Amino acid sequence: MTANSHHNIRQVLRERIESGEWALGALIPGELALAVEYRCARTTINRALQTLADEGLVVRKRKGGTRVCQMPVRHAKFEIPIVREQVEVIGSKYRHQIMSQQKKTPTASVRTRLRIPDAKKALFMETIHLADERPYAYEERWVNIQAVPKIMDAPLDQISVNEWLVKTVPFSSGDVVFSAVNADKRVAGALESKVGNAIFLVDRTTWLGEEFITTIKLYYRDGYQLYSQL
Amino acid sequence: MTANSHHNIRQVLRERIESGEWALGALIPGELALAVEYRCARTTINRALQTLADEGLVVRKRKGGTRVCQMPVRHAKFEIPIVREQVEVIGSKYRHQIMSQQKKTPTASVRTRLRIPDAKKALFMETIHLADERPYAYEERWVNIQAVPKIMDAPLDQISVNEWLVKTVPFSSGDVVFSAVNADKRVAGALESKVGNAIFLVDRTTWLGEEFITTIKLYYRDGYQLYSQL
DNA sequence: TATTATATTATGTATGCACATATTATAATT
DNA sequence: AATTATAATATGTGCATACATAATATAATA
Repeated sequence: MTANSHHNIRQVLRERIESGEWALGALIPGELALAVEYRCARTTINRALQTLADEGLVVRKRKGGTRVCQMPVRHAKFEIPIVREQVEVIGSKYRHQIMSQQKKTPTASVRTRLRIPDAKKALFMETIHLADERPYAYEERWVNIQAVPKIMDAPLDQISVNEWLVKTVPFSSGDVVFSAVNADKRVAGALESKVGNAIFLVDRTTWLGEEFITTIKLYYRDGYQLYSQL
Repeated sequence: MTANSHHNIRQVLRERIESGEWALGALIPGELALAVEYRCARTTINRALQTLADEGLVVRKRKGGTRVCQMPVRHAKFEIPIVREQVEVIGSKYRHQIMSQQKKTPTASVRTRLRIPDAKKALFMETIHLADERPYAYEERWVNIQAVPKIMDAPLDQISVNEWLVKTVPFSSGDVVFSAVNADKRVAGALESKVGNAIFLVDRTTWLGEEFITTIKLYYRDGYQLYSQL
């Protein structure tokens, strides 16, 4: 790493912005000027500024120059969690248990949401994820067998569906919905919680191209918190 | 945009990965080989691959080469929401109402969490955010007056604290915790909900460098869902 | 055999240059 | 004055080159 790596320049520029030296929305010096100031090539400055633009710290326009973002957007990022890893991170022993597993015809609402033809059956599974033998999360899942026929042969007692899918059908797109729900009898029972308790629910659906892969509802145990840095 | 822009190359490479041409964890051709194949400079390939690495699609190691990520991590991103915008996006009319506003000494737990000296007071506020005159979110907030003295002069009846802070003290870092809680009497009252209902809670603290700026608890009305693409 | 030095290799980075492109400012035209 | 052409400018991009750096493979040594 040379003294003038674009990393260093980027960091210095970031600090000049964050310190308020350049106000919100203000125009900052052009690439050429900065290149002179830092005694480096314009390319290096360009690289640094482009990264800052990717991060949402500055906005760049041809001829218009580079200005500090008016309202820099901070993002909270979450990874698709593999429950096993979540459990192991908190230092607990992970185990999962399949409560039910059957091919059946999804309800109408699930079918339309997942664009599954009426006649087709899908795989429905209920799984309990345990941390130190205590319920950590309760999972309801539909899997599109047409899209992932191999799942019928997967050793789902050893590796959780979650993990098997992530490692087998990667690069899928999807959406996540977080919400809070009151535990009903079924969920409360599965989580050894009480009916009515506030449960953190993650509802996730993933696609491979246009094809539906899986949809899952994850009910976390009482007091679960999803943490993220900004 | 030339035919061989790193954007194009990146996209093509992405597709080769996502199509499964290169399996999970597999080594992909070196930069030089790809440069020959695509008839472009190694620099261009390098640029494309570095971006893919940033995205978490490949892992690169000097001498080791570039391999497809074993378990490509998809991220869910959330912006720090300005409640007004959340409300306006769903097509409702936004209004906020300050329920209380006072300087007072934070409780011990808040003080230690926020690293505020014992003697110092902070600004405590309760705000209701309304969508079409119905409660949308209930906000409890502590603001560090030492860090943001100007807040005492801000027109907080016109612009919400949230928005004023975001636009005045930008570039802060912070953390967010999402969880589900049962509404107590106070929260239920504020949201015109019922005691015990599951409430989606966002707990956010922001810092400017080492200095505490603000901490906020946002209780969203029943049925609120936080949505994100993967 | 085990350890250490050396060479090899793929990626990482900086630079100078040329040209592309979008946007703004200015001049020319109607 | 309004419209249209033209020039100026800041960023965007590609390329060839050179060297840096980390990790590995190979050879030399104890």
